[in-house]
Amino acid sequence: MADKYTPQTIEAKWQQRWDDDGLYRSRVDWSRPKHYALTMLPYPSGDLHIGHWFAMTPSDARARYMRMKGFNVMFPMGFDAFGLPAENAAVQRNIHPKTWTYANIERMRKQLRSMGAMFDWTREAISCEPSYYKWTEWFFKIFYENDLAYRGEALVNWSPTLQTVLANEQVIDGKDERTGQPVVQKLMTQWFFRYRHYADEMLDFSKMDWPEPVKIMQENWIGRSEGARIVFKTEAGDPIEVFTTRPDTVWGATFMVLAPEHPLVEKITTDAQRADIHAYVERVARETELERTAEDREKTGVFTGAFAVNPVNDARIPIWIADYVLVNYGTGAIMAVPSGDQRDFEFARKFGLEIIPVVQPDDQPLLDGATMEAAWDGAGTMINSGPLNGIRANGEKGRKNPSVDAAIDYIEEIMVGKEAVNYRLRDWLISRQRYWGSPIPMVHCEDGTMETVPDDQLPVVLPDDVEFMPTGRSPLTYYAPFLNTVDREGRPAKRETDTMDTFMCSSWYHLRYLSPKYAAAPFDPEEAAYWLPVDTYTGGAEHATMHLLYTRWFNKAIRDLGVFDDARTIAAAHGRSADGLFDEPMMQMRNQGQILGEEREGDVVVATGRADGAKLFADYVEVIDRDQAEAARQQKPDAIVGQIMKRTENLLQVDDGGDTLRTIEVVQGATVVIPSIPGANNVNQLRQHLDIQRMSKSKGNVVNPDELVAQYGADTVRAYLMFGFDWSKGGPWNSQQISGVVRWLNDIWEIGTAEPPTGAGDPEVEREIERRMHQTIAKVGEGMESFSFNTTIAALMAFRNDLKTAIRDDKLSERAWRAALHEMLLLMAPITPHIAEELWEQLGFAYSIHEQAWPVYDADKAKSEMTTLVIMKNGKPVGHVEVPVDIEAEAAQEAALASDAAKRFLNGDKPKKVVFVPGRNGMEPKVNIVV
RNA sequence: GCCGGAGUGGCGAAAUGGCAGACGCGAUUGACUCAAAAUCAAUUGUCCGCAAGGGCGUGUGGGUUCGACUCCCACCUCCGGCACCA
Repeated sequence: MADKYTPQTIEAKWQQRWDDDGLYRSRVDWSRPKHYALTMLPYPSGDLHIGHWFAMTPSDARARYMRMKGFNVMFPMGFDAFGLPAENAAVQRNIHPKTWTYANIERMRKQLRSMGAMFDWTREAISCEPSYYKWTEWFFKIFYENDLAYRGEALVNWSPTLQTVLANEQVIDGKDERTGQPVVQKLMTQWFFRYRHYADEMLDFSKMDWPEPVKIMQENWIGRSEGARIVFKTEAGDPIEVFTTRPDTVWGATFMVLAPEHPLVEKITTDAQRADIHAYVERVARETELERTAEDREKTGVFTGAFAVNPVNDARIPIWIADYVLVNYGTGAIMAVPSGDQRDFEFARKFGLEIIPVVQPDDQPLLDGATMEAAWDGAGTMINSGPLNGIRANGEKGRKNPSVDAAIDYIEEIMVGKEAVNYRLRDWLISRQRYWGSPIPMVHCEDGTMETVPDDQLPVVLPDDVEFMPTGRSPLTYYAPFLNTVDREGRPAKRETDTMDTFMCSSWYHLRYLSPKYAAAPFDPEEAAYWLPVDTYTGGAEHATMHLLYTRWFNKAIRDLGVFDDARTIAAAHGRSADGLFDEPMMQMRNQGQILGEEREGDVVVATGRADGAKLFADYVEVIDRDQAEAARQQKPDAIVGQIMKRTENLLQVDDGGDTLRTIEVVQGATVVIPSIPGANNVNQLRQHLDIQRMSKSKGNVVNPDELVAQYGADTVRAYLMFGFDWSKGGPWNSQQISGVVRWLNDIWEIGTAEPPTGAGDPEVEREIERRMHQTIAKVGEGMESFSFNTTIAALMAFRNDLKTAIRDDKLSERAWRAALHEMLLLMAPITPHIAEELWEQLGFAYSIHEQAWPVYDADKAKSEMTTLVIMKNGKPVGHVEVPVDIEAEAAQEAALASDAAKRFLNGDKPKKVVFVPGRNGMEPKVNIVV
């Protein structure tokens, strides 16, 4: 009898062996095709969780598959190590962010190794290492020197109490989550990158194999719109520029709206309106952008008292401010056309402003501004619009619309505006008023000018010996040894204290992986010439617009600054066309879903004590069986009996079957009885109900992969994650269903370690196994190509079933048995690398299975001679007949009409129509009889 | 609110417009066992029926088609993102 399958032993053994042999060391080899597989790098938050496994192990399986397909594969890993949580740890637990981060990295490295993934650890990159952020700073510098970085103003979440800028996640309902004090929006001078500079190029996805939804979301995020900029003037002569996609409706502009933060507001406001305007501006400062732009909200706004002149008809129109106009979109001001824009319409109705219809819809009574019920933005004919009257408005965007076309020509002719393109996309705000990020290599001189830090002084290093104040304010702003420096002339100067957005670090980490120790440049051009671009990038769809757009922008910016020039030359020297090679960072992109926490029932308790109103002060709480609840209710009518839906310390929210939850406070020294937990019990052991939701430590629903690996082994955990979910979707964790995968691998182990069969074999069964083998090769290959890991494993399990039956019935010769195992282990190798390697060795095949070629699919061997012809009545299956696989239409229709099933419902009548569907791609042929 | 996605047995899920539910979990019955676990065999969408067979079934309502989980329109619910969480 063979040994039992003990993954813990064999996995440790092979991981060590692969490591010793450098099996996954990826090296430039121009004689072989390359494949750069990349999975989003983790933030070192503490422990690896099951979500990391779900993201990484299928990506690893895919990378291993590509390797067996003959590619030279690079699959690196690293850490996105700057960020807010490290600073929170510093403030809350008095641990230095660096200490906290590196301790986490150390722990996570070990956990990552237990996956048995083919990570090439010699390429590990960590974004908070000075050798890494030196180049993050260097990139900032070249952006600055080439006018891609500039200083501008942007709103921040300002806590007047803490005198600190807060992250969006630290602000809840307009208040600081820690102190509960109000937070206001405040303008601050900060650093930006010219994100819009590449807006048009980023709209071109023609070279990329990316998910359609991601492309659509990026398109919408960039939000390109064509129209015109038109300059209105106040009565005092101050110009107010607006952007509009509908310059044809300018005759219908009956008022203007400025963003409350618009610089002109203070100047034009009349004394009579000043108090109202100030109050409104202050109120808007407390609103989030999401609130401001929500279209279902009641419109608010205040009249400034000032008037503007409509440049096309000299109409005197009032200027208002309102929160639905954003200072950072367009020009921060709009011409309001209430007859054509629903938001303007609602605003006009609420404040009694004039409405002039300018587009008359077809076949409808003439619109009247006084009685219109909604704005009309569809097609029609121009009215009330001077020279545009009678022109068609066809509802299309830009110049394709005759009325827009004519309007642009007209306003350009009379010189009040110009054709223009606007983007929803805003420039990239990279400033963070924080400590734990890459410093910005700029110096503020005494005379108010700025200069860059010279290259030979990079990186500007984050000081270690700083103290953190409980306010969360960045120590860089008050730590003198960092703050005080000199400029290039040696005069006293101050360092820039903002640090960079961590998206900056993650925009180029795939380049640092190429050569993490390279000192002369951000990456070794030889490595870049060979490995770039990334061939397959995998990660969560939650990064669709932000990270993925930033990294595309970054790539284009550094390409234009010549950063890839050396790599381009080297690629060309190796006969590789460099045309467009560096235009996009990642050619193929695929998303995985999220693993959510498992649903769990809470304990059912019987609680007795002193009732006080609706609340119960319990001195006795006992956990009982779920099905005993009814009996307990009858036995103890004074008690609260029900499931614990929520527990916060000693406060329980219990569902007793009534409409609302009951609150129970378990008093100090109360008796708590939990039969399933031996010994004395306390209130903290009571389990609350858990919904299906994202895993987080505070919810207590985190699944720890370490425990699963210790119990089942890495191969089983890998295979379960790939088998149990649709990878692109994810879903709630289920701890029960893993047993199917456990059984699968136990079966494989038993088959692989059994004594070879001694029988002569049954040629028919052996042929059938060969057929199934090749069908499996096809399915596994297709699954790997399309990231459908669950169907891949389903096919392997189905083959296991066939193989098991054949072996049980003693129908296989030793030769057929070995051939089947040989191919099957190769197909399993990417998914379950350890058990495949172990059995491969035990069967006497040459080390390493991971260096073998992928099995070749043979269509002839996969083919069967006979197949089932499905007979349908009006599209519903009613019977079958056996026919040759390559049956032609005529023969199939004849066979179908002659079948018992057809005779039964036809009753000798003639069918209305007969449709033959030939069998394709392993599907049965069908004949549909229409009656 | 806006943008994107999803909704299929008791559960995880599968299905280039062509037999809905492959592959698993669970459950039920039987075998082995003193017994349990493990394992093995069989059944398992649902309703009617002893059966043969038939009706109904992919969130809801409509449509296109010989044929719709799949395509189109409207709606409902849930999930992701919304620019300082990463």
